[in-house]
Amino acid sequence: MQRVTIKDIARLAGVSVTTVSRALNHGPEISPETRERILRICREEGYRTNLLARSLISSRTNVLGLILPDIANPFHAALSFNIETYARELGYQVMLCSGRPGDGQIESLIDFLIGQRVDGILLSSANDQARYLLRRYRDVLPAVLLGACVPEASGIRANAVSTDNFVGGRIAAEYFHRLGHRDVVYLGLRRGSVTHTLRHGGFLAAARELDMQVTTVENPGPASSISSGYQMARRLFASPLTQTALFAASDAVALGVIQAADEAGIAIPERLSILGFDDIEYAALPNIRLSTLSRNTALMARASVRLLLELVDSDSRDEYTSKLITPTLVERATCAPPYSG
Amino acid sequence: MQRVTIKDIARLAGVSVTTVSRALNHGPEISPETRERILRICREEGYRTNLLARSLISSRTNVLGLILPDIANPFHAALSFNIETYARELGYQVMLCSGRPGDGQIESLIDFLIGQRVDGILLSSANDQARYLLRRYRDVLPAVLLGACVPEASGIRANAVSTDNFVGGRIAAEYFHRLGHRDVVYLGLRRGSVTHTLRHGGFLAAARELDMQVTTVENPGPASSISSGYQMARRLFASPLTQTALFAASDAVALGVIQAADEAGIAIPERLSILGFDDIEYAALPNIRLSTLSRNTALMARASVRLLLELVDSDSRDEYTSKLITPTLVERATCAPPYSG
DNA sequence: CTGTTAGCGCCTTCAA
DNA sequence: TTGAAGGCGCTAACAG
Repeated sequence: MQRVTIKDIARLAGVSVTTVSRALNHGPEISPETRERILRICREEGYRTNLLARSLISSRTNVLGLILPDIANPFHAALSFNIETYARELGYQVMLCSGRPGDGQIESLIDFLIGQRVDGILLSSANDQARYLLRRYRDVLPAVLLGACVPEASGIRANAVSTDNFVGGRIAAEYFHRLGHRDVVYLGLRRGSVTHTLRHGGFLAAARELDMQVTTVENPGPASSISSGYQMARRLFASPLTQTALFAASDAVALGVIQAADEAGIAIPERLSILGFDDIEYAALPNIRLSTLSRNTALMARASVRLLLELVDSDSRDEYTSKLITPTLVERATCAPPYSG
Repeated sequence: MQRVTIKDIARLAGVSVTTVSRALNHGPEISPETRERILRICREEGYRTNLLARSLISSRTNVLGLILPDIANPFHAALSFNIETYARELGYQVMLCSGRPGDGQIESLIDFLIGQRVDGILLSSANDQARYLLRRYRDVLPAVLLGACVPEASGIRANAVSTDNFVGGRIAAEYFHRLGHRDVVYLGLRRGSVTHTLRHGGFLAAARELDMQVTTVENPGPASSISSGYQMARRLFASPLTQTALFAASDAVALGVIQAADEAGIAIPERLSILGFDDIEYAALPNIRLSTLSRNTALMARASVRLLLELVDSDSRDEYTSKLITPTLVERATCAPPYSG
């Protein structure tokens, strides 16, 4: 494959490599004519700066690493789209890696990204390992946690941008209570996930205060997907249902629940209210109209990229910033007062 | 930030950099003891090979570029997930870039990726520019077109893996005909898109052969999204509807159409049959049950990565491979014989 | 305004 | 089995 280097250009233009470099980069310390001539030759020869070599010197790649558990999840897809768009506006490119906690997948991805000398990392796949990961990589490169808020109580400090999952859980419980529900279920708790633990915790806390009874269905699998929601709901619906409302760990899970309810002949929202979390695009579809808690991916994307770049530039490891974004309730058609007949 | 180099390790271990390099890479030309000692020190010091420097020498990065128009589109999300997974199995990392044709966005992304010295490119954002792009980058780096099949008739040769959109269009028309529809619409044609042109072309060709009447609604926007589908359908439904079936350019568009139909009080499939294209996950939802043409993203991902890596390794630019994957009809609930009452 | 020199971190001959 | 020297492509002093 063609490999025109700065040296070739220099030879062709009858100048030194330094001059070519200057024509390509810094400003005025070069005569306009030679500059133009050199640039013309570059164009003709199809020269393209080897960014690897440049980064080797500058020790900056202008690349950000983004680690997500599952790009096929619409929430993550939207998030990554916004992150990439915003990063590019700021002159950064994003290297996207999918990986879930467990098996050291995350570690090896981080190691790879460090090897690639990315300027920083956005990490969305965090779970309980987070504390371990954070300590391990703390001095190696800037990182901001995405979505998974690290509880202050845990004594861990981290840079993070996240939905306030705990408050989100509270909001859900309060909403159910306001509608009149007293016996409810939280479906899709994944033990390893900080996000889920908080969401569940907030739900539980508010429910307790409001004297509601909560049944928790755990998700043994690694992902919150439609099919996992479907599986869990099927099992739940196998025995007689005493609860009147269900809070799903995510919209994807909620969609699976809807499917299972449909098959089991459980009317929504008459017999069972369903509330999701995320507000993915499909939640708004006319035949779905899923009530849910929305988090603003655009906002999260901007906040996290900005925070990360501040870290990259400042190089200070002594402050930690944690931005919490409160989710907002989106009322659509899947929640209603309990059926009393 | 910490920057342990091979030189530091060498000093610490009391050996030369060459020895460290050997301990890290090639096989047996080093005594097991020194090797172990060196590796231990590397671990202790948190050494991580600078992949940039290595690539500078090897002129191989083991990174593939992937250019997609819109990762928020579920089809692309699924595709990119599969591509990334498969590439990683083969020891490659994927650098994902979103960009649409127009404004030279694609060119600048390709230029960037060349600058990063990716080993090859998967390009899904192709349109009519394809022929221009292909010629321009032909000798610079291996590329395979994804999804957008370049018509043989055009005289362009390219490596490509794509859904057979023309046949897909035919299948749609034939299916409509079999159900009894004679007056149908194709909604969402984007002129600049090879994919859409072919899909539309196949639909039109078969319809003509079968004596069906086709109304084409063009999409003036840059993307096939739910909202664009909604917009187009709204306009279409504003005047009295004579057609009995509608083929949407993609599932996302179809979902928008469903929304508009819902609002306009048009019953599906009784009054209007709707057929999509892609078979995204959400098409299967119980409340959607969209009939559609499915393309296997896993299959496409594997085929395209494999093809690209063959090109990378062989370095031969004289053969072109074009793999066409026939879509399959998935009958769900949005298509039926025309209402005759 | 332009060229020379040195070196970023690593790998690869070639000697020892 | 190990080390020294050179260079991948580029940039950043420092001279001229």
